[in-house]
Amino acid sequence: MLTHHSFPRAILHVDGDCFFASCEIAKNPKLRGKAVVTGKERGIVSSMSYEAKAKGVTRAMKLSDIKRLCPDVIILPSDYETYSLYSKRMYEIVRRYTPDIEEYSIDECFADLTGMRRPNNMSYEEMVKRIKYELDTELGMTFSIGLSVNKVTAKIGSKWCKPSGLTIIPGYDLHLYLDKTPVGKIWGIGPQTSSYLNKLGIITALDFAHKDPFWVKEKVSKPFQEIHHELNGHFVYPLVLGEKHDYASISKTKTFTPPSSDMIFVFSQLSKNIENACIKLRRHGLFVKEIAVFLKTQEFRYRALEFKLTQAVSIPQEILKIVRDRFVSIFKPNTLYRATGVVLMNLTHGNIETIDIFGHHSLLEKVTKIYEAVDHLDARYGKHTVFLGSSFKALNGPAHRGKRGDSSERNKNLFKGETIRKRLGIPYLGVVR
DNA sequence: TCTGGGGTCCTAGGACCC
DNA sequence: TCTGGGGTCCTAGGACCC
Repeated sequence: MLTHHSFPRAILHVDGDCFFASCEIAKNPKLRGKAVVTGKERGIVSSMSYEAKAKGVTRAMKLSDIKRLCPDVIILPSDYETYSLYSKRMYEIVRRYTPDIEEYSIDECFADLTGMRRPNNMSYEEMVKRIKYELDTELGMTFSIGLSVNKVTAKIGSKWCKPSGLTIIPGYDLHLYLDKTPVGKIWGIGPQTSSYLNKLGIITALDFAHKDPFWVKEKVSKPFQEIHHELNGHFVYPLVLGEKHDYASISKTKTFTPPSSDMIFVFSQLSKNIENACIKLRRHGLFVKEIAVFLKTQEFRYRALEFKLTQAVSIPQEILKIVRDRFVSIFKPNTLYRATGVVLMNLTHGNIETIDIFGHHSLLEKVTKIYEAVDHLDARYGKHTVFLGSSFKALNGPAHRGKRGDSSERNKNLFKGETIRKRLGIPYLGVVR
């Protein structure tokens, strides 16, 4: 009897080294060799060049501290347009060697090279060396690459040697790498599971791989059983090919300092988050039917509010109407809040239905049309050129003080805000400015 | 270890039905 | 009405990733 023998796959993982900072350097070669950090707009480091790392900059660091630590660090705002451009170029280079690409994230991708030796007329090793060479030279930054038999082990490969590494892990050599990898470093195993496994005496990835499948099934849930299988060289996780699929949800959260117990201010924060979420929604041509909002207290307690809409919308007013009515039910007086957030779920491409029983719909349609103009204005003159009266305090409120910027511009906003407050009152809704 | 923001997937438990 | 068993659907929350 013949037993089916599945041949090993050749799975590639590509990882851009400190991608955002590298993109900035590729875009502006004068920055090469300098300590570069991105994330200026958020006040925290989102990416840093190896030169910055060498000077002691770490992820948790505040930008203000960095300035003090090493004044010659160049701090830049994130420029996602540029990063996604480089990201696309990365995918395209890999695509020269195989059509099977998973665009995993802005700075990473997987590729299935299985069966491509003949079409490309070269060995796997030659393929990945060429891919790396083309990525490095054409994009002007370095990439770390792993080639192995599945996604989990390819990830171990790309992490193995950084920056600018190229690690090939054949199935028969897997144990050599797993032995030197702590369980917590495996893709998909986080702090919870890793400390749980540690308590069971499992320290390295190899310890885990060597466990009996029945034991694994008894002790951990499905995702970890799958990881266990991959660590043993099996192919479990398929690559998700093709264009990036649509969002299942869109969320916006914002923490403000200092925390506040001012109801109007907290509501305005929420209002702004809802506005921002809707901007993203419209940018992707989506409509929302289900909404969850929450307030985070200082003790990280949540107070959530969830509801469904009778029809899918893309404008914040429809959401805010409901949130405003129920806000008092989740807002506790004399409580300090540190953040608000909104999650838009149940997203569709569907257009607004044309049924209009109470005349409400035609109004909704009109406001939706107005928002086409609002989006145009924002695109031309910058985000929040037009915003809701209810968001006013969030854009100009106490949390904003001390921020640099043209004071005349602030005064302009303030003046208009005062007018709005008189005219509409906060948290009334309206398109303003 | 935590910060901070934006996502996805899985599981356990409850409600309900047969 | 009780007993027992089973299936489905929904939801809240956990865990993880970048």
